[in-house]
Amino acid sequence: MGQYSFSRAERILRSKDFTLVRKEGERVASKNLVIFLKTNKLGIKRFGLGVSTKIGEAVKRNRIKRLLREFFRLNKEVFPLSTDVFISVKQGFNPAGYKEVEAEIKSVILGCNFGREVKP
RNA sequence: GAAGUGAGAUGAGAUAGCCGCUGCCCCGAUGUCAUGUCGGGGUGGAGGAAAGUCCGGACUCCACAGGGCAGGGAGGUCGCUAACAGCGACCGGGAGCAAUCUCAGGGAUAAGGACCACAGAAAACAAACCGCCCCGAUGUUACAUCGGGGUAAGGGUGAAACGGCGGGGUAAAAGCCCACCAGCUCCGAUGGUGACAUCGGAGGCUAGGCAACCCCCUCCCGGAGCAAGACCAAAUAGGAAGGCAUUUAAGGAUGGCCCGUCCGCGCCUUCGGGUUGGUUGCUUGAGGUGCUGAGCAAUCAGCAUCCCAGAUGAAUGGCUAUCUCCCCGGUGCUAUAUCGGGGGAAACAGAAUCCGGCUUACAAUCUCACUUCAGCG
RNA sequence: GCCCCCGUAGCUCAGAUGGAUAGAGCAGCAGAUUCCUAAUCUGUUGGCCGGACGUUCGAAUCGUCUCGGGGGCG
Repeated sequence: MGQYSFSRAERILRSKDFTLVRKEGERVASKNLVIFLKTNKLGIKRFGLGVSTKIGEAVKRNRIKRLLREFFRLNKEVFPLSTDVFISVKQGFNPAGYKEVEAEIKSVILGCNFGREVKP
């Protein structure tokens, strides 16, 4: 498994897992995004997305999802080990490019201290 | 050359590099009863509208898709098609100088009902308000008033007032009569598959609009939808099938109702659901491309050749560079050009069972055909 | 995939059996009242009825096509 890959095992696929992360996970919000974090027992970082139809048409939603996935793929070291990550997009999000997405998520994630007090 | 009409085509702007996702094939490693997992390589990977879901089919299940009512749909003709509310050609009405565009284009005389506000005398088996005319009575000179009658030519109202115009006719009038015109109905001839067109004859003079109100006529439509449906695994008890006996009946089996068909309460035997997850359905098809032939065309036939997305918390992407395009500024200028800088997910938009249409959205560029006007030869 | 509802004044709604000036409440504006404000009372402004085309003498109303918004089922 390469460092920058994004295989099926690294995705949240079950409906149960999604509801668990949303209900029980730690919640961090930025202007346009809400990020849920929850420790799992798999030893893998997993990623999931929530983009509703209120965000826009299919083309716009697809682009947002691709940009968010790209961020997770390239910046896995930002997230703690063995964690489920779920990102929900708020209404009105309209990123111009990848760099805008990267800056927004990093500013939120590096500011929160989820999982860091657990690590030695 | 200008103006216009119609029909199309292309359309993540292009190339390269790096990092990813996904279907199929091959190789290697590893593991299993088996499907797998990981790594590497090869090869495919959004659209003309994939959209809206407005129609029509294929396919699947419900009974093999049955009968009647209700309900819905299509309305010029002929053709094309798997089918259609689509397409083609033609006919008829309307618009335009023309190319061409446009029409829900059956029936109001095959039957019937409803409605037609306001205005107006009257709005639908017609009708007398004003006016015109005749007769009678009274005042009594013409004339006026009252009563009885005739009259749809004139006035005014209205979207619409029961043919037009001229002549005859009359007390005044009127298709009351006549000629011409328009329209209607019927008959015949010719041409056309037909809608219909042209011509001839006869009739009776007139028959308002509205069917995108009900209705009538002709034709068509059973219902649901790939989350259809089939299979496997796990976990769990309110099920299913067959046989026997009983019974005619609430209810169920997917259409709104009725009929019809099947099931039905109990006992015995056998098999195993809802739900969740996975596999399948799933992409080779009314398929694409090319050529030839038939047809005015839509389209069809034959031959050759190609395989061209199959995701499923849902792939088809991100970044960088260069070029192109667009914007701004300088030089220069009718302009082209050249130099520098900056910006752009550069239009509309993302497959979800698959096809045929329709409709809507759309940056930029290109092609073809035709019409009118102008100029030159 | 299938289905339904709603667009009328700045806002919330009537009007929907076609008939001519499209109403009501709140808000706005002006005036009265008050020392001033609120409340109250009186008057008044504001609409091509989401858009286009059609049927009709006449359309917010009927028909078709569209655009936008909202919701439901599996």
